[in-house]
Amino acid sequence: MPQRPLLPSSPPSFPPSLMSCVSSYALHGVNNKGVNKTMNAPHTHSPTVAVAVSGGVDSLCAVVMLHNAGFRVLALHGLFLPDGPTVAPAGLAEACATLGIPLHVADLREAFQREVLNPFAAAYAQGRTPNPCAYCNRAIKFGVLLDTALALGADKLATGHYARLVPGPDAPTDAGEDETSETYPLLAAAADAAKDQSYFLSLVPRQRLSRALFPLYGQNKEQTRAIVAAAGLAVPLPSESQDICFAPPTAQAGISAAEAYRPFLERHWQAAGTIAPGPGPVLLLDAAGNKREIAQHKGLWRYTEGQRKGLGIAHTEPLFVLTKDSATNTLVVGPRALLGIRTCVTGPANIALPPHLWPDRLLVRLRHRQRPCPASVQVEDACLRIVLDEPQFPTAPGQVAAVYDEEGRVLTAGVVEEMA
RNA sequence: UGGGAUGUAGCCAAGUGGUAAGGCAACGGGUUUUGGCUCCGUCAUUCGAAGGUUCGAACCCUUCCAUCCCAG
Repeated sequence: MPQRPLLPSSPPSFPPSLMSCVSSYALHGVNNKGVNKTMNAPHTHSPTVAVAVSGGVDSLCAVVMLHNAGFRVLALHGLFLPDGPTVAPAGLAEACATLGIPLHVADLREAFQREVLNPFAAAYAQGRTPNPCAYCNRAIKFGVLLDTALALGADKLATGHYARLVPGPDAPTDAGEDETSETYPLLAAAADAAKDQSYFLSLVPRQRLSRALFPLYGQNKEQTRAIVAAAGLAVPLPSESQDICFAPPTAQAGISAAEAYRPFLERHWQAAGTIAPGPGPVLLLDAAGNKREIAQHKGLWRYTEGQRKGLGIAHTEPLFVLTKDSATNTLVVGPRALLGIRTCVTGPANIALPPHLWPDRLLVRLRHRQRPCPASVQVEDACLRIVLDEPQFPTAPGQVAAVYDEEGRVLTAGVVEEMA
């Protein structure tokens, strides 16, 4: 399959120039007269940037960079987890105090429950495989958290995401002079392809991104750590927790990190009175198209398309989940050769750029860290119909399909409904 | 009840006298702001059982046990 790097492979030299940060589109608009007028910002020369801070090194780096660049910065920590702490991490307040910037704490637990946790559990109960990070970015970080930032008087909300904002081809060429038109940026992949998080941000509407700032867009993790260290700050939450944030692995019970979401779901369903889907047959599909029952599954929600580990079926070769049939409560498994998908259809898409402005050659990402693969995409009733040039490892209903151009810009994205 | 065949790890399976391959599964770890994929590591002092031959046996001999097939 054609291999074309989405982005330059070599990261920018260290240390990243703050000038480039300021002059890039990532910060473009902060000094835009029109935007400030819209926002009624009192000091047009000193825009205020709120930074969403978790306590991790990335968001802290964003604070440092913007602070060093001379912006008025306020730190904003959102409380998300229903059973989590009700105050910001201790070290975070300390770090903000060191820099002399205010720290606000927003209690967003109710919204997080409503917009992320409940849909997450509901999707699994339906046999889907949701992407909570994508929903969180759309509804929480660039939803209610952004609203909170604006209400606090900020012009922008910066986060520690590794993603880029670039002017879209449909943007007015001289937005600064045109006070009536808003300049909506396009989301694009970060410079460091290994850390790029544009996939998780691809459902955020473009209007919302016009208030976003991603200072880390051009650097890698090493540089991020170095910047924070150079500022003399200790990272409040040093561990790089990469799993589902609301379903941490339980130290006891031998639950591995990867399986932590299952106990979470069981607790959630029990509390909600939902009956978890039960056991059923596992059918083995062979190359000849024959099916035969070879095992029992423990509930379809425990499996996802393309899954290998955890099937517990000893066979002459590795078996993967091919399809899940909720109607018959059947799991179909088979050898790797039978896995590929060629098409998928999404629900209503977040269309960043009108389809008539799309280039001929499109690339699609069906999962985080996948090299975008060539495909053709059609918009039908605001939904995406994606036909891949080459068969790809399957995604799953509930996952995000993001469409890029060759420059790494996100043109549109949607949640997968069907695939074949 | 005769005749034939087969018994190697949880499953499949190589190995016919020289000191137990490999695959699957499982478990542990790496990677990762989702699930999944992927990568690395661990996993039979022992070859259905008991005797015998041999310097040496999963391999040869004897008996027993178990399973499968064909007859009846």
